[in-house]
Amino acid sequence: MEFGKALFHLNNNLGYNLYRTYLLFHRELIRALKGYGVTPEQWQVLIILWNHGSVTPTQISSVTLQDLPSISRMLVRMERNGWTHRVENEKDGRSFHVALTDKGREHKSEMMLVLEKHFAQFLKKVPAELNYGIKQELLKLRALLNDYTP
Amino acid sequence: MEFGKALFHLNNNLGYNLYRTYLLFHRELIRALKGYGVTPEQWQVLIILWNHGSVTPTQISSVTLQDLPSISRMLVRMERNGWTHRVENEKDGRSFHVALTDKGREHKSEMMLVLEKHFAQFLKKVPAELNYGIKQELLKLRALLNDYTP
DNA sequence: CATAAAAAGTTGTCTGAACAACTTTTTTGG
DNA sequence: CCAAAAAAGTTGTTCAGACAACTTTTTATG
Repeated sequence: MEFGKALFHLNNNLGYNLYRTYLLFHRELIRALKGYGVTPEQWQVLIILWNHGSVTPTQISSVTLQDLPSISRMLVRMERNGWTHRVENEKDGRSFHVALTDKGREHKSEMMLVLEKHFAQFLKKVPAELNYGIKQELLKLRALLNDYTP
Repeated sequence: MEFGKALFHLNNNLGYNLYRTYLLFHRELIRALKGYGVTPEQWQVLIILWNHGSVTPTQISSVTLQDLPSISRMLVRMERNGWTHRVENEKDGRSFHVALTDKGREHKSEMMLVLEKHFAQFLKKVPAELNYGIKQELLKLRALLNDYTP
């Protein structure tokens, strides 16, 4: 299987590297969370709610950078699975707050532990400076992409 | 909108940074390629075919790290849109080769130009050492993830 | 050589992403 | 105050990803 050439071109491509790394990480997260019936994207929402209390779909969207339609449908699934529920906003009939259910609150520490355990071996292999460096660089890249409208 | 706390926790998370950066990059690629009716994932397949000639679905899968079902369905769409076609493998009845059509071949240089133009402004803002460094680090991270089976 | 195992693809199902179009409610501005 | 604009969500459609289950063909192996 001689892919040297094709791989050279792709490996030299920023987008390819990002995509591939994201894909592997995402897959690992899916496996780690599977026992809970939670996806990586839903996990992000749970983290936001654990740290911040109830928020609106638009706020979730602005933190996760996912678009509102995706959030909207994800919330329906999370409600169906008993993680969150809606709280009406008396001052604005268009909007509502997303809040944790008891189930959502109760699973926090357990899920955190399981996640840490699942990735412990992996993170042990990632040198601290790589871990730190790559986060910093991704942040920079993200900032550039954020206000990029060609 | 006070998200400081939630954002702090998330920004300090490797997966979050990867995901978010990937998302923005992917979105930009979609826009850049839209005029051709090609997705970023299909674009990858085109690059492989341009550089390597015809390949099997399994080979595409191993280079892109996408799973075979995704490749399988993507190829159906690419054929439908006239980019690729199938070439029977006389030695193995299970398999086939994916080859470019005339259309697929002819659009190469034009699409390359358009892509470069679309990202020129962005890449100009990315310092060379950031571009290089992040690719190297993503490669390292990818290697670690690749042989990680907890 | 015959049967079991492996390999190559395909199909089904659920989830998520992008984008356009839409409804409802709120805000603006004359 | 009222009409126009903006904001908040939802719905429809297409594409992609994960994973399990399946078919067909090839390779191993006893």
